[in-house]
Amino acid sequence: MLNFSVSEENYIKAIFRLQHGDNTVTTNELSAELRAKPASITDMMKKLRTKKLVHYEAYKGFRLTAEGRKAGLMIIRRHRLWEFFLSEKLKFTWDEVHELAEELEHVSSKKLIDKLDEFLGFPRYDPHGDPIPDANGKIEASRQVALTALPLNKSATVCHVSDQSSSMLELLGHKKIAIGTRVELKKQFDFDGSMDVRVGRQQTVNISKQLAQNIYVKYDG
Amino acid sequence: MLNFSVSEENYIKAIFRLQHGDNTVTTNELSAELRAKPASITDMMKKLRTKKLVHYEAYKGFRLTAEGRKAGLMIIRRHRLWEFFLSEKLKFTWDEVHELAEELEHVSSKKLIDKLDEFLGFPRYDPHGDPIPDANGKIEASRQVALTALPLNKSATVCHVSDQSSSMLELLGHKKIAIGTRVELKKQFDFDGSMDVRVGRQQTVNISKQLAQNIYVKYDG
DNA sequence: ATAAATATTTAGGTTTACCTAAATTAAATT
DNA sequence: AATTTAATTTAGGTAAACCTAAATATTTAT
Ligand SMILES: [Mn+2]
Ligand SMILES: [Mn+2]
Ligand SMILES: [Mn+2]
Ligand SMILES: [Mn+2]
Repeated sequence: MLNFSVSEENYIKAIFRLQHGDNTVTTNELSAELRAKPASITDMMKKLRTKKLVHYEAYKGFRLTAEGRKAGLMIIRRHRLWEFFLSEKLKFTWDEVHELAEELEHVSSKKLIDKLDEFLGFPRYDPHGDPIPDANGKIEASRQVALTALPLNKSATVCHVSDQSSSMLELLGHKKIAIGTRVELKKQFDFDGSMDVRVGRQQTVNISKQLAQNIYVKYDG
Repeated sequence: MLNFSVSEENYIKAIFRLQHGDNTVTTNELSAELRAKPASITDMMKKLRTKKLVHYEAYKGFRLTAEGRKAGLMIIRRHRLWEFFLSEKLKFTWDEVHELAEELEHVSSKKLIDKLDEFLGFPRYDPHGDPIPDANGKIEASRQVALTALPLNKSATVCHVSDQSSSMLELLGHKKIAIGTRVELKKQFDFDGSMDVRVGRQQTVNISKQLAQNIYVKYDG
């Protein structure tokens, strides 16, 4: 249960992220995320399955088991605590910390991380605003929601798109929406689920239900 | 010149330590140090030779090249800065820090380590009393003397222990000896090389030759 | 100087985590 | 429903870093 290789940890963390709760993740999605070939993903999924860290059946995608999720939360805890340390104590800028934390997160002593947590004053958010799981793996419900679930007139920032096909990206580009874009839901139409959204400081654009379901945002502030 | 694997780094650091200046190191010595079989050492020496990090000819032992030595100093710098951090900031005891630093030392960003150095206030010695190389790899020449070479009744201060196994540190702890402890050699026994040593202001304790060889002191005053 | 003991290297595995190319299954188009 | 396209898996390889067992070189003892 306890000791994973660096690769296994990177896979677990990536699956955790791509699951967004508990959607099933596909071979190609994980392949893109980790820049490894699909064949390598299949290899690793078989290994993680025998270790009971993922549910996996050929051709049907995968999802972390309860144990896999627990492991994922601990890796994320380490990652975010190191990011906080690098930013707060060593004065790295927010865009430099991720890459370094990507390595530090694999030093897996529980005692080290709990003492680091204490030293840092039990911070609740990393420098990117993501919540840090506590020593038991408890994590604040993410403020990340699909655009379809955003309340009216509440400002939020696009933080993720779950479909990365070129047709999706073309459409997003056409509507001038990218990661980091400020958005605000102005009106929602019952008939087809489409919505009018204010993009940045510009005029509103209409967005289909299908598109909105694939855009994830974080509340501002 | 720039990027080494975790294994390569552990080999380089171990050779550096065993060289003690620039003695040549043997396959068996390194094998014992790294707990790897002699055949594995030979494999790695061939690899490090092609990378021009060691001078090596079959059956004749090996020694770091100038470049290998430079790499070694940087790894030792990282190791000792992390040890200082763990001890000073996270309040680990001095016998716990080595093992953790053994992992942290392989996160090899130069910028990270230089910022860590600054954050720590440019410490000159690690928790075991070993000098920390500066950002250019310059390291204080240590002119300490082993406890076995200390004259009778001359007060000195423990500044270094060359074996940092937990069994060694446990024994030192039991005898109430630590870095900074004042000691004075009271008697030396020819039969087994053991010695009676006054520790601090307390009564004398008996120390085996094997232990005394690993304790280094600096004369007081 | 020979023989025995010891140290080191070579030869030929194993495991992990990747890869490419080909085969198979599933999804989308016609 | 048949065909084409896309996704995924299988088969077979590679490189790093280990290993064991056997061969060879060096050192020590007789
Ligand atoms: Mn990582
Ligand atoms: Mn982050
Ligand atoms: Mn190490
Ligand atoms: Mn040390």
